[in-house]
Amino acid sequence: MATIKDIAKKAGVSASVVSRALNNKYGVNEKTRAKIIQIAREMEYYPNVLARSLVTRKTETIGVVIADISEPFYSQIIKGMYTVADRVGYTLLFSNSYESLEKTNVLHKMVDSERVDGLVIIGSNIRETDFILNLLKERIPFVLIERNLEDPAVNCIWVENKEGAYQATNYLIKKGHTRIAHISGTQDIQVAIDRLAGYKEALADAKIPFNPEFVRTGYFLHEGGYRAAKELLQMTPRPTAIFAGNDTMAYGALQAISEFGLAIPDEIAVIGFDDLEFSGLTNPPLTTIRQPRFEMGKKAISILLRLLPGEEEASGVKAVFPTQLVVRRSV
Amino acid sequence: MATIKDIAKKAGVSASVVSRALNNKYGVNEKTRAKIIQIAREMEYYPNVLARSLVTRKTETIGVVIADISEPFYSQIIKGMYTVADRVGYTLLFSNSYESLEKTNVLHKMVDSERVDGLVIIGSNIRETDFILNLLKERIPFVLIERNLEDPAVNCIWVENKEGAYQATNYLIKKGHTRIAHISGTQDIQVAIDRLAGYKEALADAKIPFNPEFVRTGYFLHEGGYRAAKELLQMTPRPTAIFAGNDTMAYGALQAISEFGLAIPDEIAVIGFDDLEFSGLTNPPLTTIRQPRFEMGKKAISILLRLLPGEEEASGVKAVFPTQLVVRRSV
DNA sequence: TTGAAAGCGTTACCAG
DNA sequence: CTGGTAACGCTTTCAA
Repeated sequence: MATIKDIAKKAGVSASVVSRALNNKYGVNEKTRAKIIQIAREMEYYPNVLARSLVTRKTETIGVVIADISEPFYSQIIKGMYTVADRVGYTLLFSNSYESLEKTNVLHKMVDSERVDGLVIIGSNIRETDFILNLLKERIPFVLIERNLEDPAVNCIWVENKEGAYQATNYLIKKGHTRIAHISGTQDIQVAIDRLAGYKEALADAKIPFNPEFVRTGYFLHEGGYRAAKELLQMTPRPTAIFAGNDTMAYGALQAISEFGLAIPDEIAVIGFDDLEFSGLTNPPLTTIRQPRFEMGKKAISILLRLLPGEEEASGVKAVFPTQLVVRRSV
Repeated sequence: MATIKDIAKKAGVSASVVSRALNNKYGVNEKTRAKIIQIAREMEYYPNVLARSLVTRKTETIGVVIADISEPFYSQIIKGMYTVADRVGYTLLFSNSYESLEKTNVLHKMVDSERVDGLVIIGSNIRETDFILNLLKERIPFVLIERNLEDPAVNCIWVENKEGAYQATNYLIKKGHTRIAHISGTQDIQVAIDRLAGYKEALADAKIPFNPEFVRTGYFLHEGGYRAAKELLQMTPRPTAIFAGNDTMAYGALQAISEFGLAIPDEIAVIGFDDLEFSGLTNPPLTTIRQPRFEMGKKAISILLRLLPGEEEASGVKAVFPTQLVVRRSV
């Protein structure tokens, strides 16, 4: 592996000149620079990023903290993040937190060990608020996705969950449904709380009494949605429509309903939330609320990139994306 | 950020002793060691991995080269890789090659710049063979997934594609089908070639004449499967069964068939390959050939970990996994 | 425009 | 068992 010294020797100059030449800095004779660049190419020189980062204190790497990188929900967010990061030569480093942020040593592994310049945190739950606020104190640049923290200094990206849920429920109401159930996510996640709130509000606005029995938790999981739907189907009178808090749970509901032998949407309607890639392929294709995940991913990196120079931003960016009703055939 | 020197000063010893103490090396008085560890904890010391890697020449990071990290096919492989890597404290660094390996600067970005100790390469195509063989010359530890290179020195992990395809086709034959079509992947990928071969062999063994018209390329894409199926459906006589080269294309075929108004499996049967998470949820649930993707991911990292100490392995590991027929309701 | 020297934080070698 | 010194490859500062 060729180093800067090798090039310096061959070019008959000092290492400092080589460094400046290769980094397009001022104060290098154009001829010398050209010669150095030429030699570097010949020797197939690539800078050792470790050595560079050690002195510059910048890694050009962004840490991404995520519950589970293999969840289909995240795929478009990830793609969006790469789109922006690749363009500016930044690297993304993932940390699957699986359980909670506290338990994982993400901070030490990524930040304290100086591997990343900043963090994107996706989908934290409300018990992790202290952890996040602490990041602020430590002056670590970071942005949150799927979360809106009150603190004005925190950069947040999220969708209008309450409005989207309202939209979904209202669509069901417009279609004539009054016995509308909701399969919710775990209530320690802001997103789940907001969607439940939107559901309730739509009901209230339509003067449909809220029936707590019609709300079941599906933990944002396929299996959970399946089980919740099963319970719902056994009630009398049973709901004629289900608003699932995300598509994954809606898939489970679809499955439960089909096993139960009911026709969708004639006997029972289902609407989801997210619009995963697969939702156009379910049986029947799932009507749902789309979130612009790709755009959210792009936005996260854009914001972070602006933060990285280190100048304290007076206040954080709050980027709220609108949701969109995607009509298919399950309602 | 506390450094080793800060600790040394506080403990009244030299930096070298601190380093040894913290790395559990021999030659440190137990009392001194305990004291140092205590102080390190108090000061919330975390080693700067860049500085460490610079001298040890090891990053404890594995580069993963993959076409598109957000493809659902890869999710379980990735999860498997993390399972093993996390256990030993290794980091995974992804590079989406999107197009071809040559075009991407993966080698320079990851290897030449000394960011990774080794590479896992997933799903390369046959035009990239030279590139891969070159890795061998450069003595870069690497393992291939979804590829079987003849060269005995290359570590390869793959499934029995030909056998799996044979199994799929044969299952169709057993069910009484004789007009069996195949939607294949692009033929510059070994996997696609092997599956086509398995299909042909099953046909031959059953003395069913091979009809080239019954083979269409779907490029391993959903849209491609959809289009290929449409063409197939317009033939007379049309096939009574389709073996899709992967599940994604099978989804497209399912969609095309349902739009065409044919009943599955009564009027036309469909079988896929891969067994993606979603395949139990299609309409009807997709009969397919499972590959143990999670296990393959685990295996890749295990092999690489054994390679990393640097001792030349006499010969590469060839890990072939069996496929398994998953019977659902599309056949 | 150039170069010598210092330094980033760590580990490794060698003497004591 | 301990500590001083050099080294990893690079950037940066300061003088020439």
